[in-house]
Amino acid sequence: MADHLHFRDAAAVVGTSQPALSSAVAALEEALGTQLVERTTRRVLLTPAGERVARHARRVLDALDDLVDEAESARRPFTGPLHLGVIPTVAPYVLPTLLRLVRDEYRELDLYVHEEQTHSLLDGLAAGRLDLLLLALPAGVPGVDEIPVYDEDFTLVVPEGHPLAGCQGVPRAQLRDMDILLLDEGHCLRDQALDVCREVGAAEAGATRAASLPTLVQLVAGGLGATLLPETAIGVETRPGSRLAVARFTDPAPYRRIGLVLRASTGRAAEFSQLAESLRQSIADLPVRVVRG
Amino acid sequence: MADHLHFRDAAAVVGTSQPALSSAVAALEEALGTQLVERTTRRVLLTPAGERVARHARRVLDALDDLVDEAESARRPFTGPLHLGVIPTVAPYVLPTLLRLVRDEYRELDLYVHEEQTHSLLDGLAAGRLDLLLLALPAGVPGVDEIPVYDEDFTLVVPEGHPLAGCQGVPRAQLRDMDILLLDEGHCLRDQALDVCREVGAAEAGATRAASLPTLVQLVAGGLGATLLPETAIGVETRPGSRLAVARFTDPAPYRRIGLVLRASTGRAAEFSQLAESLRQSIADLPVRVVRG
DNA sequence: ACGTTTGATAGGGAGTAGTTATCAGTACCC
DNA sequence: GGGTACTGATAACTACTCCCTATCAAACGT
Repeated sequence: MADHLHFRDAAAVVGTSQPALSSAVAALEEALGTQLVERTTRRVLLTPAGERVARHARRVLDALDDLVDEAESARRPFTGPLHLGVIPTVAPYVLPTLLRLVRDEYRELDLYVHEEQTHSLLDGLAAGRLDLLLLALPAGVPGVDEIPVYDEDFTLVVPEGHPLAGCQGVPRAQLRDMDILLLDEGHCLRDQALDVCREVGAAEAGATRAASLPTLVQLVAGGLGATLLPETAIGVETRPGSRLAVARFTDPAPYRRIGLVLRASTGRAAEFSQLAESLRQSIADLPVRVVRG
Repeated sequence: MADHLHFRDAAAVVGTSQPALSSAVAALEEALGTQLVERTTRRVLLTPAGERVARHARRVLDALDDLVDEAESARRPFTGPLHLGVIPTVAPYVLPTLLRLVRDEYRELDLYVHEEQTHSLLDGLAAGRLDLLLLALPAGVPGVDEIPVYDEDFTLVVPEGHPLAGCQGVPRAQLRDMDILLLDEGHCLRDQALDVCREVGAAEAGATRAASLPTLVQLVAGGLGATLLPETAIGVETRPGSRLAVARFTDPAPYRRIGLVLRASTGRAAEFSQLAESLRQSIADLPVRVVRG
């Protein structure tokens, strides 16, 4: 309208009829309480107020276009921010792979990694602070969906020179005769190891608990006892010179399942499923068993 | 909605019902093709896309507020731009008064003065380039309204020492015996003076025409003839030392009517009428007869 | 297991907004 | 000067949208 200064032409451009536009402009003037256009049967002019309103209207429309563009781009999956929560006993060993994956295949994904314990992650997921979690399954809370990614065995870690060092077929019952060191309360790995111990009637060694896996292995290296580590941690934590040795359990070894957790209501389920599959393919070099479905 | 994360609360704030808001959000999502909020029967969360859309929506609303504010301020008369066209034979003598008036009483008025000849002003008015004109009435074109402001007599200007110098009752017929100098074509003052001359059968002196009033009086001072000047110009153009003298015509003297001209469709008629009245009061010190209505 | 609270859905009614047809005024052209 | 064509406004009618009340189904907390 402001461009054409002609009701019929402008109406045609907008795809409506001249009376409709006419009354629309009249309604706008009524609403604003200001005359916007000067009408003659021969000429249409914008009043100064009309000029300014038209300028502002263009700004409004621009902002609307931006909004639509934003929505348009948001419709593409694997773009925009993704807040991923990862438990501390998984993060150090899987993140390198995951970050490389995102960098190579999901360039437009803004990945924010939050390393917290399971309960905190689940709270964050429910509150909307986090979008996706990578932790040990099952999460055991309602309202979430789980996508398994891989299983990893637990491995026995002992001090260098320990009788079991390098042993490939340790029966779980052997744990009863050992001092088992565990992580602090709150780490799910602690509970998982405890489960294994309880299963065979083994007990935690005294009150010594570690705040992190590196600390834990230091305790083991110091000869205070043995511990259970997930396979993915072995390569990093028991490197040569660490004064540690590993021992495998008899098949089937105890294991934990690691997977993605998302809100059941998320609407990005398909996207996350695909992400899970990409992750499975990326961790082929880790000592884990990929799990689908 | 983005603020409350709760359909019922948000609906209450907006002043509508929960189903209405629910379907509105659904419709928006449909239109944008993107999920904006995650709904649980227990919790409402914005998706990343929803966050961004909400941010953009706020910008849209801000722009709309600006628009409304703009209209609001535009509703106040005597604010914003006013493009005033003035003829050259009026501008130098009335503008000082007018500008002082605007500066003192209409501080928020952005006055732009355009000094052009009548036909150009009328074109500009019709085209919307100008909002208001100050010129000699009648304009003689359709579609415009006229507001008379004042009448000013024509005064005879002669060289110093001329037989009529200082004479207070010169009959118009006297013009027949004089060399009358006039402005260039296009100046309405030329036509007005010509009318006076024709009335009594007087003729223009040769081909000598001036482009401006100052030039014209220089010609008179140089002894090339006499001319007719509007009263408002006398004080400025025939100051002491200008080697000019004036003579008044017998009552009733020839005169011209000066007034405002606006588009009949303008919608600012009331504003301009008030401006005219202010102008009338401001020019009390000029040698004119104020005219109302 | 039950009650409360949440968002979604169904159905009906009112108001808006669009359509076509027509009017009235103006400029242009012969 | 008169006719013509084109302008925006108006009228009457229609259709649709939007909103409301009432109700439902699911999920959390007790």
